Amino acid sequence: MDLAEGKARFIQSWGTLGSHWGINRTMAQIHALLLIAEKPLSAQEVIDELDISRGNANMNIRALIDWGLVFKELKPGDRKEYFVAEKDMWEVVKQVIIHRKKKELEPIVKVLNEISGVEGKGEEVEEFKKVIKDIQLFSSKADSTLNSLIKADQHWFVSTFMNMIK
Amino acid sequence: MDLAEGKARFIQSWGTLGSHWGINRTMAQIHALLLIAEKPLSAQEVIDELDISRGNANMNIRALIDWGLVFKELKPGDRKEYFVAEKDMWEVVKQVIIHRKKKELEPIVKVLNEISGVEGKGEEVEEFKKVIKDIQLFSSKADSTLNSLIKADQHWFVSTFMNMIK
DNA sequence: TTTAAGTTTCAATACTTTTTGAAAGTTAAA
DNA sequence: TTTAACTTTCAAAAAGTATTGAAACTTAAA
Repeated sequence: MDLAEGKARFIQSWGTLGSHWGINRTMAQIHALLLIAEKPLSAQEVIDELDISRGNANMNIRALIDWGLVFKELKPGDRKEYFVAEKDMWEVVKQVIIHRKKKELEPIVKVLNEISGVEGKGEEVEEFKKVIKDIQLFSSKADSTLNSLIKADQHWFVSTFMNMIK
Repeated sequence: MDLAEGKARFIQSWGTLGSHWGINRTMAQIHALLLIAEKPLSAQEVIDELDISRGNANMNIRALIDWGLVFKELKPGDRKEYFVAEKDMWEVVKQVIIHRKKKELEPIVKVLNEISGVEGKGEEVEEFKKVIKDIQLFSSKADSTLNSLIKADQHWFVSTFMNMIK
């Protein structure tokens, strides 16, 4: 396998991975391209490399910047914007956790709080409340755990989890 | 809020949550319905409650069984199959981790192993290999961590993570 | 056997999400 | 100012995913 093929395979796979993580294929591919680029790339270079439209490239670069996975870089004397990827995987994962927690966990916690106040009495209501309470408990634990992870640094993360492996 | 409304809201929200987790909306809604059902439900009851087609119900119930999130239950003297949900959230999360790890992490690890063998010399190749190696390292750590989590029981999980929260 | 209750499959359809491309907007230099 | 390089927006089209419903299949009891 030569370099060009390796790069193409990586971009392709990263795209597939991203689509499982709330990052659409193009967005993940742009991130992959920037990860393995030796220098900051302009929007035009991204468009040419991935063969996508200008609109698509622009939208997804903005989204990546929003997620904190890509940074804008300006070169003196050049009007173009250049882009570089966050290359520290632990930072990447943390950013993804932050976004997904907000989009996924927080809404369900909110709903659980609301419905745990359902009115009425009887076996059926009690049973329902019990199920909801269990899930609520689990969700708030998950939420705290993720908050800790987000605050933690990589060294801490690695050493804690490495201890788990016998 | 009364019981019926609470149940409807829960089913709806669980469906939305699922769709972020590789579980499609209907699949997650069936799981939610079974979670809060006081008794095992037949396919027909699922169809009626959620107002979905027989084919859709069947496909998604099979998928839930496949994922280990729902179990088949047979009543003596009754040809219908009845279904109950796994209600232990920790078990649910573990099953989801197992499936998603297989679908998401393992393919990228495989690709990384392949492309880390790219041929050629020069600055560019070395730089590429370095980036890939970093991601490889991170991925295998993530893989081990998830394996440990899958083997761990809930008590262990909760106590370990609770310690993280100051 | 035959029947009927129940389950599974799958091509067609509906729905959702992503992508395009052209037009509008912005801004630094001439 | 005006120009031109570059960025952003957004409606329409394409691509991808989920759902339906009818037909085929399975199986236990009559």
